Amino acid sequence: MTGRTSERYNPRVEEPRWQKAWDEARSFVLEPGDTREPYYVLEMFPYPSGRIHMGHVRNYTMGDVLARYKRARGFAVLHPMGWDAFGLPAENAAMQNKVHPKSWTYANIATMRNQLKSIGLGIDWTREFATCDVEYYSKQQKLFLDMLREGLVTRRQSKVNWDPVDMTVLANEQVVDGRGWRSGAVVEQRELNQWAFKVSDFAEDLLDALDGLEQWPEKVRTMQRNWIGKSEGLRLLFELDAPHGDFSSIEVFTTRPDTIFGASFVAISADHPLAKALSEQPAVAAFIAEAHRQGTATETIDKAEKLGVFTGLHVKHPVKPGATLPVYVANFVLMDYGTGAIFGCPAHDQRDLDFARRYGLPVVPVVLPEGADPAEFEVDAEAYTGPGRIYHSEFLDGLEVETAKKKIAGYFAARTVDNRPQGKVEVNYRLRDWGVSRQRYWGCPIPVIHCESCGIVPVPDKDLPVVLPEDVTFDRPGNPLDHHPTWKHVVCPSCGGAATRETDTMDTFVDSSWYYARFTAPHADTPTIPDVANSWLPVDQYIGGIEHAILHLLYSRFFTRAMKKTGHLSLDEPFKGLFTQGMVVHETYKDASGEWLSPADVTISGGDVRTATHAATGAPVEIGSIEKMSKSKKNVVDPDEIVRTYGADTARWFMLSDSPPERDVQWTEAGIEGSSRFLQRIWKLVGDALELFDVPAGAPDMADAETAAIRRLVHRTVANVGAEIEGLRFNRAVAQIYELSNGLAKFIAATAAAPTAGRIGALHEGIERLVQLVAPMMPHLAESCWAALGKTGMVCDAGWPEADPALLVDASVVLPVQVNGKRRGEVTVPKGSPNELVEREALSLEAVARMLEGKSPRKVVIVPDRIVNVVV
RNA sequence: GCGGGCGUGAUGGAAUGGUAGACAUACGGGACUUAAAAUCCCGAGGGUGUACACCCGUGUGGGUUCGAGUCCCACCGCCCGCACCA
Repeated sequence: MTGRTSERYNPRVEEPRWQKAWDEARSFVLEPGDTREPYYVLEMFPYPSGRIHMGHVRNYTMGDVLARYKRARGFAVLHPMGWDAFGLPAENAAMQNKVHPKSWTYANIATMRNQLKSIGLGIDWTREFATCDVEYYSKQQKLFLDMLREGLVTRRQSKVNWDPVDMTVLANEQVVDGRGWRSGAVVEQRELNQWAFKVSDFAEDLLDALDGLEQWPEKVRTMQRNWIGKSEGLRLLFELDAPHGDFSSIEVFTTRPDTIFGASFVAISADHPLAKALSEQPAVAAFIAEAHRQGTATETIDKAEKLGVFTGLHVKHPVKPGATLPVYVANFVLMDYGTGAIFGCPAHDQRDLDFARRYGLPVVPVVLPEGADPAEFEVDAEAYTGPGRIYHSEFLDGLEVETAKKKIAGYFAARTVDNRPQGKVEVNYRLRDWGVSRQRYWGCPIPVIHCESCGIVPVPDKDLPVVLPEDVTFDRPGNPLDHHPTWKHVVCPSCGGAATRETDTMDTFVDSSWYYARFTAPHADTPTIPDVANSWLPVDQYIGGIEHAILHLLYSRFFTRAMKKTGHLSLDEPFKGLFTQGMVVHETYKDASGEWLSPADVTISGGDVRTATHAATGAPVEIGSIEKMSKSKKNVVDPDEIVRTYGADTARWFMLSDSPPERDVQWTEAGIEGSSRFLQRIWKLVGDALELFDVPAGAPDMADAETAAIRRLVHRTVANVGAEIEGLRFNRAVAQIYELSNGLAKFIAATAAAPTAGRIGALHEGIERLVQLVAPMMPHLAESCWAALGKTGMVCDAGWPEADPALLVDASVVLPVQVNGKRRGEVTVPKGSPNELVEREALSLEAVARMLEGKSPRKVVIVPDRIVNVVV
């Protein structure tokens, strides 16, 4: 039975109807025993902050289009959804609104789940979980204990970044320009006992494996490479000419041991143990204090001058017998990289040069650039860091830099200082171990117990989970778990004596480092079912924001390796394909007093110069810059409002149109209106076609020019849209669909004027294909159209249409004809015509003859079936 | 400073080294309408010209090529990331 579609399409009725139908048919639920080829699409799961924003809509729409497309292509598509539900905002809400973090979080999840369902995502909701579910975080505790057993977790006294506002420790990655990434407060340094994951154990592998991640953006791979920051160099001992207390030598790290003959000083960090030992000297103590003060205000780092203080100590020059080098404490030497000490070769390092100029130290060039005159070459204001040959360096003279590095490394390896080899080749990484202890309540409890007699005792597996207590209070700063009257007091599992629980919880980045694996067996009693995880992983296509390029992705890569080592899965890389989508941006508006205004309160009038007025008062409004949607600038558009007004399909379509998905998309009223019009246009096309379907369909007659043209367009579009979706080029897929709908509108007009059975047959084909192509993007509309066309079953189960290869190639081709590279005309020739024929046709063009002025061409370049260029 | 990316109509953007501006938005004109909305049709990079047509045009300047938005070099501008990493 076919329905008429003369009414306007009403998403408010149709969308809930199809969402219910998919739900009841369990269309996107993966049942056990599925034999289809697996494909895993995952979008970064949301933090349940309260409401969905447009960025979510864009992110999840992209994933959904791919998931629905792959499903139509016959894959068993895993497309799950969950909640990254631990974290500070819940505690902040608890403090501000006197609501428990748990009820706040689950209420937000309920709201946001409904919002996500309202945009029609093809999600397997049976797999949903939140990281704050006991079922989830208890498995995470199991992972932690397994990793502890494997030596992948350590506990160490370490200096940590302390956020004085959030009263918690921050990872280095969470400190942005010296401030807490969430609170914005200036970060202090504190010494605490911290649990840490030994990410650095995998530094080399995490770096090397980046080369294999071919479906990741180059940008992200580069950022991770830089973050890991590998450098190969030499640890080198400088012997003090006279011991100072316990110190008889200083160990430095250098990547340029080849420049040792140009050394003119040694510098140590203000945090170096020797610096502390020297702080009995007032000048040194003052300098260290000043360095610490500077260290916390790092915004001026590039302007910071290279400052130091002479310690009065000297070291023996390691290759110049009898010579010594002065030892400084310097503000530009970092304690947590290398050994916290360097030797300075001013001629070949800019920082050393700045320092040397300031303190009047010698500048001796020892690397001579190719072609430079050794008698003339000088270093003035700029250090020379390029390649060249070593000179002024005795036994290294004449060697290339790299060769000299090897030779000098061998030289120092063979000598001893303090009964150790003087030099040792070493690889250094910037990558630090990942400190995961957080002094917060709303996180996964770290499952260990502190016992006075037994020390650190892991919670036995049988005692898991360590459940967060619910009766906590937030009326004072610090960790509520620590304040809790009873929770932390336990019996030691080892000796049975009185002991206390660890009250730190895990960094929430731990929660999101393995959730993709949990989705493969979300209800299992173990963290994963390894066989099942291995069959689904890696995630074929992961989609999310560029802001996670380093932290989340690096930690997840570490976690898969750790989970492999602890037997929970057997692969290294979690995400085969990664796509980083752009943000949703919007104009900003300000009234005369400089207050931000919401787009909903602003009326825009068009014309050549757009102007804005306040909707209620008519007062003039200034149209400001285009910014990421944010509450503070009020330039947000509420997805609920859009779904209510236009429907989910319109919002989805707009999110996919126009802008390439990796770039920012600007939300505009005109854009959403345009999408809405297009949705109605498709509905109308289907209705117009239905008007004609009283005429029985016959086999399309390819002799009819209109029929042949539309069929070519239909099949070409089928082929192209599929390819564009595979490549996540949704904006180009959208453009293709626009072209098809324009073509079909014309064909409907032609068919209405002269309906033949053959044309009706071609129209059936064209309209059905259009609906199928639109289905991943506007799934509700497509279902309504499919039903209206009288098709049985749902379009989401109809599979993906195949393009007929015969219709993808034209019998004849139009070749542009250029003269000297400028287009002067065109010739139409049969496809695959011999060059002689093409040349004859091209030269016979009047425009070409005119340009030739009777002469014969110097050359005729013919690219078969592409172009002709006549060179005069 | 180092690394990565980008620069095309009024706007978002298309364009395996091969017809620059697909597709959309905004705009202008027309049809329908009492009117508006919706819908449909037409126009449109800049310039010269009655037309056929021609000239110019992808940030700037060079280069490679039969042919350059695309490749190479230099420069200008914007965006992003990292940033005293020895």
